[in-house]
Amino acid sequence: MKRNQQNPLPPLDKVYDELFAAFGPQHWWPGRTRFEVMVGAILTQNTAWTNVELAIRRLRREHVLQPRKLHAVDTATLAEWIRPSGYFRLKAERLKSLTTALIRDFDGQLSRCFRLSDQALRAWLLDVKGIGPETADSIMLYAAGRTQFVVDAYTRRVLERHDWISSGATYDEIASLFMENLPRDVSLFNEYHALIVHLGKHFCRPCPRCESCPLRHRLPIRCRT
DNA sequence: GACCAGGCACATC
DNA sequence: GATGTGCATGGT
Repeated sequence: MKRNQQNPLPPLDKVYDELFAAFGPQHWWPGRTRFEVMVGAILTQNTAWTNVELAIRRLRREHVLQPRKLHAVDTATLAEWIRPSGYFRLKAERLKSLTTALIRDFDGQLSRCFRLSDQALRAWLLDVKGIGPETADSIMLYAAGRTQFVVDAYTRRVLERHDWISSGATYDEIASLFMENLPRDVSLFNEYHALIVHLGKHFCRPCPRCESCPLRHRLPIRCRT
């Protein structure tokens, strides 16, 4: 892989240790069911999780957090129920395209869907309209328990600020960076992604707190301000 | 009132 | 292949 970055990539397991020591466990996505995690993965697209929680709470209250039950809800009604999560019309369509595919290919049974191999499951997810690489990988990792590293905007930002990747690095290149340099461990991937998000959210943004990034003694995160 | 958030599909060049 | 745009709410 072409990396072209300015700084050498540090041992990623050590970076994890530092982040875990600094922030502790993040308790990401314990999600009550696998389907709930899948729904959350779509609802959180470019959206703060606090907003997603409001929508999920409503779907729980309506008792529709099962593929067939969700599919039976009229799209306009569904959109109203998930309104707090933003892009609600778009996301209602995306949830419907997921349930449509689940019913078409697996009789609406997640147990059958998750019987697919890693490669086949990822391809199947990516084939659903409204599910892109990050959403697919979030579902792979957090719902299906596969060792698929999730790359998001924070991951890219943190790596770019440290000059560990070039600005043109693709999603799959970044994912491979982690997957080829870490033991294949679901709970490690799970926690690692959450820790990177925490780091990116609180320390790797244009604000004075950048100075206190826990990785600063290794390589400073460049602040835009 | 501006800015941001756990992206994606589609149009255009 | 790269870049731009629409989608929308709630918190800071």
